[in-house]
Amino acid sequence: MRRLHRLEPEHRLRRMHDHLAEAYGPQHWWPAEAPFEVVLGAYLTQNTAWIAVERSLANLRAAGALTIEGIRALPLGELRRLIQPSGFITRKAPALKAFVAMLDAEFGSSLDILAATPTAALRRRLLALPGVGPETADAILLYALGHPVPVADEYLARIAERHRLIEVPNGSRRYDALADLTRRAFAADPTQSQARLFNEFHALTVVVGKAHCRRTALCEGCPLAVDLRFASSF
DNA sequence: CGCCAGGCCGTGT
DNA sequence: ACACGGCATGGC
Repeated sequence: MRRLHRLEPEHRLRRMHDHLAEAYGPQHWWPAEAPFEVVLGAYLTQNTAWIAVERSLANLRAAGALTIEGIRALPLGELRRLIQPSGFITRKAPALKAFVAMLDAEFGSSLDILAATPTAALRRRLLALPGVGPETADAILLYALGHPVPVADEYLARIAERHRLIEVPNGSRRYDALADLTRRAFAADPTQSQARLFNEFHALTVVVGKAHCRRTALCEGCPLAVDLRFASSF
């Protein structure tokens, strides 16, 4: 007879992804957006509701500033005014200027050239920018530049904690522990499809997190509350 | 009204 | 190394 064995955390997380993908369907985050618009969204959505980001992006669109040239040409004060709806303007406006300044100075003002940089070096360069932490760097890498990197967030942390996938550390190791877990969950897939899986998985964690894993509520009716702990084989 | 949002950074211990 | 508060605004 086959002995039941515990599923590794990464296998449980993969099952959660498959379960969520079937239940919620494709999220098509940033499906047909121009890559630079994705970059703008990645900055503007930091600790900010997406509806507010859409208002800022609409302002930028009306000002013809959804492009590298547009952001470069905007006076800082004007940029601050346009992105006001999504908040943190004293941080986000200079941060966007700094991103364009980096493109101009080091990458021929080209996102394609930026994207051609090897993933590890590119991630380090993004992290060195003001206003870019691990999640924004990885969101840009994955959603704007097409690199196969996982994007972690607090929703994934809550899922991992409440479903006891791993012991989630605090502090600086927190993000990397969740990203590593996600990497292991999709390690068996071919590289080019990993990008698609990371893309979809991050969007799904946000959706399920918003619906069921709020800070002040437990997982009532959580779609992840199925028995994922044991299996006869894997 | 209070809580939260697709985080990051400076400061204090 | 980690905890904590500020950053700005708007939706629900």
